[in-house]
Amino acid sequence: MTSGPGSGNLYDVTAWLSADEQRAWLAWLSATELLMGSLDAQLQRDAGFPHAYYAILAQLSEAPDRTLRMSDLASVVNASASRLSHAIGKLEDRGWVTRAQCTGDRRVTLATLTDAGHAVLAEQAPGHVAAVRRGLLDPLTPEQVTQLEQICNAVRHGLDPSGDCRR
Amino acid sequence: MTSGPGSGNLYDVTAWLSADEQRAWLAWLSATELLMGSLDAQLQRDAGFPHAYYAILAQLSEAPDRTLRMSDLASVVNASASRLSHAIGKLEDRGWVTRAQCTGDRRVTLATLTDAGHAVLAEQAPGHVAAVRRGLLDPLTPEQVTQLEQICNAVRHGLDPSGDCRR
DNA sequence: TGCTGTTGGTTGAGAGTTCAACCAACACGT
DNA sequence: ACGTGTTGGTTGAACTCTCAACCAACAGCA
Repeated sequence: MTSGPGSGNLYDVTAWLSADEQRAWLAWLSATELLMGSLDAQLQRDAGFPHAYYAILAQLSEAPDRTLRMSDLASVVNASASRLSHAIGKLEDRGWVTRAQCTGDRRVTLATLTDAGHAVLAEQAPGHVAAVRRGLLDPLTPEQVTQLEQICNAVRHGLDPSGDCRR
Repeated sequence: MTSGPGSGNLYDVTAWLSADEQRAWLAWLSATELLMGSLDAQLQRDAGFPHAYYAILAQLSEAPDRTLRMSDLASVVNASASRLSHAIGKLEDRGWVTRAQCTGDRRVTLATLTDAGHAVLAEQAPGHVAAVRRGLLDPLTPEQVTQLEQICNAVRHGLDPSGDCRR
């Protein structure tokens, strides 16, 4: 709390964040990087694709007919239209997803999980869930799990008041 | 808790995570994606580089002589040696960082923040800190800020028991 | 000196993401 | 029918990151 803008401390933002706030922010930053890094590494190693692709497959697997409109899928996995389009292309190449035109609105593309895609997902799910448990849930007390949910929901609501990003 | 592997619910991992745990995990997932996405977007728009580069510049700015060994810098910003090497290359191209050989151990490369680099950082810091405040701290109560720090430290310790990843 | 293993760092290829530009299909007012 | 605007989605280039291979410099020891 000694310095202001221009005299150093430009990430060590003590001048603009309180000590408590700064510790929380830096802890969040490294915790998210470590956790997402470990989950991505686990999936990449065991399954050969990143976590974002797992999320796509998983959301499709739960949808009616294992099918979702591209735009709906994008909002559920919190991806841009472009990112999703590229990703679905790759998943299509591997035979895990198919694209189809919607008969009603011909602008719409429907993505459907294939049986092969579902099989891959079923194969990878246990290992992935175990990694989530080990990395996030196991180190926390039950009260902390509840606190975490509330904290994250507050953050989500602040950044996405419309609640467009379901899940 | 109705279904096991093979019968659906492969991301909606109700079979392997309790309802509380699943809600916390999904909330964490979308909160981190939204927050990091918004911070990256803010920096990309205002500064033309991603958050990872900001972290590098910021850590260098706080180091003695604005200089750090590549390996130390990598651990502080939680980056792989390769990622850091590529990133420093880009920052060097823009004239914000220079590389130098260490006289003692000639394997070691020292990265130094230039005046131009420091100026860019000083320029971008207020906007970035404001984005962190808006996205993470403002939506939380002071108690939640404390809880968040403890939660993230628990997660960090679980994934990085050695504590190599400082910050 | 010579051999071996380890550490610090770089490189290039491949994969994923972002951004901007683009196109087709709807919706609506004229 | 004709414009105009909007929505849903795709594409290609630029950029970042990851992984594996690689190299140079050190350390230890015969």
